Amino acid sequence: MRIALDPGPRDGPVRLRRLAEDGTPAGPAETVTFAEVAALELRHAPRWVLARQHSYRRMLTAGVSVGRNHDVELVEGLLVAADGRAGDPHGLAAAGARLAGREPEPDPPSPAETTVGLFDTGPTDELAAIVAVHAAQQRTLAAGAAGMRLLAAAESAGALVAGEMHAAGLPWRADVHDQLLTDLLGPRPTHGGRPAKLNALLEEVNTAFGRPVNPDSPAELIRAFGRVGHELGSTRSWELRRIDHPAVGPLLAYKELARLHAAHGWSWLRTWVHDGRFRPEYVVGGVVTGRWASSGGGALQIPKTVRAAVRADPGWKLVVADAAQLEPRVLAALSGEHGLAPGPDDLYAALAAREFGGDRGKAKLALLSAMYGGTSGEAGELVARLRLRYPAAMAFVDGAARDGEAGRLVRSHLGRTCPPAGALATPAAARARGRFTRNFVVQGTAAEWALVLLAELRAALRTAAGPAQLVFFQHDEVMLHVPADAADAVVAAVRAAAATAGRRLFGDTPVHFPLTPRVVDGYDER
DNA sequence: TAGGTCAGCGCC
DNA sequence: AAAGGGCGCTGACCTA
Repeated sequence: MRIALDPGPRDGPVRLRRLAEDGTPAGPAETVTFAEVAALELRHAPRWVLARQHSYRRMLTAGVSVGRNHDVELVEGLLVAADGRAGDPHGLAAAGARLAGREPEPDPPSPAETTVGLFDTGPTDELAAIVAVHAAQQRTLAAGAAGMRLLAAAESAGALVAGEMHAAGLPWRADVHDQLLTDLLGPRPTHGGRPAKLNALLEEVNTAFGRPVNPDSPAELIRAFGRVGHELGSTRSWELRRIDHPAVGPLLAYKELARLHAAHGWSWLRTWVHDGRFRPEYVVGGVVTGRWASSGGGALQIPKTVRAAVRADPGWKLVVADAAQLEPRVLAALSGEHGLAPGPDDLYAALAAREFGGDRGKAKLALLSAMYGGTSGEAGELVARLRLRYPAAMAFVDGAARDGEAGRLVRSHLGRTCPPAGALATPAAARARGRFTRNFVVQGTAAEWALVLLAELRAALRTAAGPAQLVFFQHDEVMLHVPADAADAVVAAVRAAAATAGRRLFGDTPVHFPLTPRVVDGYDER
């Protein structure tokens, strides 16, 4: 059973309509309470057809969680892209307009970033639009490949996970974070000034140059180094490191700490951590490859230095699990080059032992360059050796690159489709698109694996009915916050979900997708 | 003052 | 040593 649901504006009516599996209405539109929605979930466990990610946020706020959904706007994005029109509007209004033969208008800003008042006056018959667009999507999905149906379901489930992770929040100890900042930067400056440690390093830089220099200004730094006989192309740290000058040491230390202070310092802490939780906004499918994006607080770029602040509540544990070398394993499965990923052990080390004289660094560089399109220096030579030894794997990514250079579309394993080519006026532009499509097929499929993993894991956790919560997801890594006595069961669930995800995508492939869960108190612990 | 782009760097 | 894919965020710098 499916039920289309419009949770409505805040304090407004909740409307729903029962649907057949193909999306045709199976009853009249009804106005209900959230309590009635919860009762329907309990009795029928239907697939709820919702307009967008934010609809579920409203339901969670009202205390309703559900098992399954179909996210109309996310699915529309997949279908529009599959048509070679990625980037076209795919909001509910635009989808409805296309269905009615009208020219779609640009999508409105996401509800999360819109003031409440603006949306309270929203569309008059949102529910009718949900029903109509969903029915059209079901027709398209039914006529297409099974992969897209799985992708639509997994992408939709992602919206549920994202909403629940936002609601749960990542456990974040402000006191630990503050202590860590104090240790590295000195005491918190009182009126927005520069921390003591940064002032001291700045002083050292100025002394080394014999004059005041603003280390935050690349142009000024390049001039300062020029005056002392070092011509720089940029002030990137790897370039600075090659220079022999007394300013370099304190400057590099300054840059590192200044970044910590600016991006994840006390200001970040005050803005993003409340009541012991960091609640980022996850944007499902926010990246063209299908990876998630995030907005607010930089959730997907939490530096290793502050991860100690992520700590389980007393009596609870963190279960942190990341997929080992996910992308090369995905390439092995995609291309049928199973010898590239013969077992669950360290793939780079195994490859190094077979091909690169035990040099793991070389093996890793070779594989990453193969997937990213790297050609320069040593990388080119290493990739050439891979091409001889693993022709099917290399032919797969080379084919994707050729398609991209020629302006064609490429698709992930389940069918996520890359954006159409813009003007490929120059050979350089064509090569750039080739590097993009070369990576798209691998990164996009890896994102699908992770999405299916999340969906499977979430389903397992709901069945177990414990209080364990998914609290973080970062491309190929998941974190759960669990009661200590449930940790072992959750570890088993994570392992099972990883195995299931591999089978759902690739059937009985011999390629392993090992996920190595660790039970810890702090995110910084190995 | 408000908005854009760029350089640089954090993450995968 | 340092170049190949995808992001978000910050301060500097420039323009309106």
